[in-house]
Amino acid sequence: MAKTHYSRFDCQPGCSVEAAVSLISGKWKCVVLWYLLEEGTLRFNELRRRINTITPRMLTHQLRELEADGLIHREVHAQVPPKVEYSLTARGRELTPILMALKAWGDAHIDLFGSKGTAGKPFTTASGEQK
Amino acid sequence: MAKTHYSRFDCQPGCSVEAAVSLISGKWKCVVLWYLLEEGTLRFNELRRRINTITPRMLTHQLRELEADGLIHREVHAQVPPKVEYSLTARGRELTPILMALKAWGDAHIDLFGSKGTAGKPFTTASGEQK
DNA sequence: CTGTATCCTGATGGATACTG
DNA sequence: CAGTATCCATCAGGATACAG
Repeated sequence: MAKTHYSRFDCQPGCSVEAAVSLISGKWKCVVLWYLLEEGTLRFNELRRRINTITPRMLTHQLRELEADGLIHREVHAQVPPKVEYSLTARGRELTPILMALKAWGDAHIDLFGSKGTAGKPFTTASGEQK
Repeated sequence: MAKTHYSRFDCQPGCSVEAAVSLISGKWKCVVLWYLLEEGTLRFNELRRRINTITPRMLTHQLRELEADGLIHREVHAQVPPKVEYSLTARGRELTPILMALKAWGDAHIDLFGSKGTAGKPFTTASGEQK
């Protein structure tokens, strides 16, 4: 059951914080979570096209970890051609305040990162997302 | 100034989120931030004793990264023996809501991590911390 | 007291090509 | 369409010893 790849937490103050951080600290995880939060359900190649610089290997890998950590749901439709849909679990959706807080902080201090405007998308609180 | 070790953010949705995450995703960073948030100012060995399984090399490393990212302040007192004090910057203190949100989520879903109770310290909102 | 210097291992992330 | 298979570079993190 979802043993996290991140090996150990020493259960000091900040333990559960580190545990939570470790679940979203993969290279593409935030982006994936963000898209799923915004768009609800996406197929493998839909995600791939949206991220576009990600390799299939990495996308698979990140998706599998997110799934193992109980943050996303993977639904395979038995048909030809294959159809696999990804969506957030309830647990994953509960990350929303964290992602928002992170984005708020990141946007406020974006100067630290060498002027990379984030440009568009202020995150529309995902249309009909609050199940 | 403060070029982050994490090489690149593709500035897609989730970009600033990833940027923010990368600043706190070091192995001991959350713990360090947490202690500084709780206790205000700590010396090198005070942090070391509190974390206790951390090696001096790692502590130095994490502290330097946090400093480079503008989250903590390092104050050297020119005296013998040396005295170096670490504290949060305003920017670092602004991480509080994030850390709290992460802890809340982590505590709520702690079962995912293989039953590690977090035990004590529910984080007392740091005694006199709100400068 | 507050660190550095070396050396080392495993995990992370990526390029490229191939498959049911 | 939705992935696997290989191979490879880099880096985060740690053990141990030493230093100003």
